[in-house]
Order: sequence, then structure tokens, then C-alpha cells
Amino acid sequence: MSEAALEMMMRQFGRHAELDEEDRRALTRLPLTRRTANAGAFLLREGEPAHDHLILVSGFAQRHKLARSGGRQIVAIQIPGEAISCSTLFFGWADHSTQALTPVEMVSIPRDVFRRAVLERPRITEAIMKTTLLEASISNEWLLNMGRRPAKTRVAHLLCEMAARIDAAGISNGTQYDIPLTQEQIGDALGLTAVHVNRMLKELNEEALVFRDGRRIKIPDRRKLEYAAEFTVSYLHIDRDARSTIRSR
Amino acid sequence: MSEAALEMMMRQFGRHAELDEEDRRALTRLPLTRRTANAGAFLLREGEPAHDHLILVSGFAQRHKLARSGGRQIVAIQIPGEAISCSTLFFGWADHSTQALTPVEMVSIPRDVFRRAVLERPRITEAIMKTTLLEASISNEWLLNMGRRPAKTRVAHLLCEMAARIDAAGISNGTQYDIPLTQEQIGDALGLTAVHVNRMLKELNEEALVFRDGRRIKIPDRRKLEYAAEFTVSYLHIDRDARSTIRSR
DNA sequence: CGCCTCTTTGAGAAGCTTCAATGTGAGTGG
DNA sequence: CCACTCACATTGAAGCTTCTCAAAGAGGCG
Repeated sequence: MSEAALEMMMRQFGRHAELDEEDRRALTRLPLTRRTANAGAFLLREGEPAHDHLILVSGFAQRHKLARSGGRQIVAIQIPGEAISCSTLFFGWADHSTQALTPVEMVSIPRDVFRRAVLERPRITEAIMKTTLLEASISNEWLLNMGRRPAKTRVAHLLCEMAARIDAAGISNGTQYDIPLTQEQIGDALGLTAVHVNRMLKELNEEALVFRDGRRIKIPDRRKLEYAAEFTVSYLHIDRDARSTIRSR
Repeated sequence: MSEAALEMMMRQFGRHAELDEEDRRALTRLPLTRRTANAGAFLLREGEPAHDHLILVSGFAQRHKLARSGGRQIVAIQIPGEAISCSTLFFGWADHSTQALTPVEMVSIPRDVFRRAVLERPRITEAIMKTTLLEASISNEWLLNMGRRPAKTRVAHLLCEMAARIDAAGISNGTQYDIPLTQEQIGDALGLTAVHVNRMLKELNEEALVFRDGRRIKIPDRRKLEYAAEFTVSYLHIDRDARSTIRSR
């Protein structure tokens, strides 16, 4: 287990920077602890301090904020390999809450230890910076999605994004994915109500673009759905950007 | 001018990390160039590479993305002291466009030189990380604003945020601010139409919460507007967070 | 089997957009 | 110095998207 977790961390960091032997050793020496939590558990609460840096090993999580009306806005969805929150690493408290969407396994690293590793090892700095900038790029796309696209397109876009990210993380098994979101949670991520999400999914189903059964999403023709979703994968920075920035150093 | 720009950079970095003498010297040695641009000029185009890191010295800018419908979504507004884009520092190309809102003055640093400074000097790393995480925190609040708050609240919230940021940057002169946004641009930032923004501003005016004349915003009672806006300043991380993270190192 | 969560569907209402036209102020050229 | 233009703001009326409220169906787990 702990070896698998380390493996996953290495791969994740390696996606965004070319670590050398010493970097790998530094990561290996990190005092990792294993953590688990049930679906729905709060991994982080807005306003509270975090003493550890948590990285998802298996399962999904969501980051959210609440409006005074009680409305919930999911601002990000985390898949295995991603951090529960980077902001707590550098700020004293969490500016959002994070909750498990499924039962989750995580590795935990004491905050100060991990921050030191990030600050002292340029390639790890680079990996974390790029991870954070990727999250920002996704946020920007979500803003565009919520602000300027109609509901059906929005739903389709979220499904495309999750498909692409799950693919890139190597958790996929073809054209179908398990995305552990209820219709209400999809709505909370898109600024819609559960009822309307239901109707949009029904239309996407009638157009044979998306089939949803329980938590399983089937996308028969990715190309077609991506067109309907106005989805272009580039904002996910999945390509070999890492290479080029390293070389030019 | 160049001294004023350096001064501004120092202050900005200093807000998020306690630079030592050597850090300051490293920043001072940076090969800065002065740049200007007219209102409306593109400072960065989505998909294109950036060879320099640009920091706003005076004037305002906006980052945006376009939908297929032609709709524009402003994803961030930059005020003096802020970077035009951090993502280009680490990725090879821009994942959004940036356009000047007013005539702007900027300092320009060759991308690779600045990246090296960021990667090699831990306190500069920390400053850039926190700057980036602050931008992420603002994005999250914008997502909440667009997804879960009605139009009038949204408009009020944007005005509160700009007031608070302009205050924190020390560009304010009391309870009135120049915010160089047309009603159309406010709409583009909030996912609304210019017409509806107009009506919401009218209502805020009738309630004596906001007076707008040209580009000048007057807020007679900040407390009252912040309540109407559901605005809480904490997400802007304006406080002395920097201190605590440094101390605990 | 029964409960609980999630989904589905309908009907009416609200909020926001669209279209269209008029108003207003600043800058420009005759 | 005035008319002209252009960008921005303002207002009304109608329509559409999305929400709210309400109730019924479906599936999994103890």
C-alpha cells in the first residue's frame, strides 16, 4: 500500500517536472502516513488550519464553498493523485472545505516538512507550481462554463473534463467511467439545480451523447460529446509541456 | 520610474514572504524592461507563448476566455502590482487571454530569468506560490458568486472585492474608487448581460448602496454593501498570514 | 420488507436575456 | 464653435431558460 502510494506520488510529480535521483530520494524519505475516510467525511473545513498535506490515493473528493442562502458551490473535484488542498500549505487556514465523495485513501505528510521539500528542491517547486497553475486553469474554464454556456453544454462539459482527467490519470477503462457524483452534486458544481441537471441528462441521453446508469457514465462517441460540450482538452495541460520548460532551463 | 517599479515589486513580494537582503538583491539585479500599452491592447493571447513575465505597475487589466457563442468570460481582473499571467511562467503557452482595461505601464522580465529566480530562492518561491494561491482563492469565490448568488448580490460582491483589493494595494482614497469597467465588462465578469447589470446597478443606487458615475464608484457605507453582497474579506488573504508561515518554518 | 437516498416528471413562477430604441457625454473634424 | 460620431448607458416589452414546489418511482441495504 505505502509503496503504491509513493509510486503514485512520484508519477504525479513526474508529470509536471523531470525529477532527478536526489529529488526522488527526498520524496522517498518523506514521513508518509496512511489515512482513510468515509464518503461524505470532511477532509478540510473552511476557516480551519491544516497540519498535514493530504494527497488522494484512491477515491474522489470535492472542494466547495457555501452561500448565505445555504447553496453549495463545488469549486473543484479531485481524482486520485491530486492534493486535497494546496492553499493550506502556504496559508494558515483553509479558504474552502473539502469533502470525500467516496471512501478515500490518502497519504498524509506533515505540512511543514512538505513545505520545506517544496521550497528547497527546485524541481519539486516546479511540480507543485504547475499543479497549482493547472488547477487555476481548470477554475478558469469552470468560470467560462458557468458564466457563458447553457445548462446542457455545461453538463456535457463537466462529463468531458472528468473523462479526460480520468484518462490522463490512467484510471480509465475505455469509453466508460465511474464518476461518483449525484445529480445534485453535478448541479452544485455547475450552478444548477438537481432537477434541471436531470432534465439535461435526459436530453443528452435522448441524443445518444451520454448514458448514465448509477454512477457509471458511458460516452459512445467522445468526439461528438466534446463538440456538444465545446470541450477542448488543451486547458488541462496534459501534453508534454513539462519537457519543454525543463529543457529551456 | 524604474525605481518606482522595483519598489512596487518589492512591496508586492514582501506582502507574501519576508524577503532577506539577498532576496532583495536578487530582485534588484533582475533585468527589468519598461513596457506600456493602450487600453484594449492584448497583453497575452490564449494559445500563444509568452517570452516575458509582465507585472502591472499602473492601470488595470482583465483575463478572459471566449465561448463558441462569442460570449466572453472575464476570469480575473488585475490591479497594479499583480502579474499579467503566472501560468505562462511554467507552461509553454497562455491558457487565457489578457487585455488592458486602461492604458497600462508594466515591467517585463525575461521568462527564463524570472523562473530561475523563483525556483532558486525559497522566499521568492513562497511569494509566487502564495500569489498564485491567492488568485485561486479569488477564482473559487467567483465560482461561488456566479453559481449560487443572484445578480444583484453578484454585482455588489464584485464591487466589494475590488474596493478591498484596491484598499489593500494602497491605491485607494477613502470610500470611492475608480474601477475602469463598463457595464458590459462587469457583465462579462459575472456571467450577466450588460442590460441586466444596468438594472442591478440601478437598484443598488436606489437603495443608496452604490453610486456610480462614469468609472467612479462611491460606496457610502461599506458595511452595508458588504452585507448585501455576502462579502467577507478573508478569502483575499490580506492579513498577516505571511508572518505566521514564515515563523513556523 | 421497509427505509432512505437518489431520480424522474409535471406545472407554474421567477430571473435573466433578447431585441429594440432612445438618451448622454466626450472627442473630432469641418 | 457646432455638428457629428462613437461608445456607453438607460429603458421597455416579450420570451426563454432555469428554478421552485410537489409528488411519485427506483434501487440498495439492513
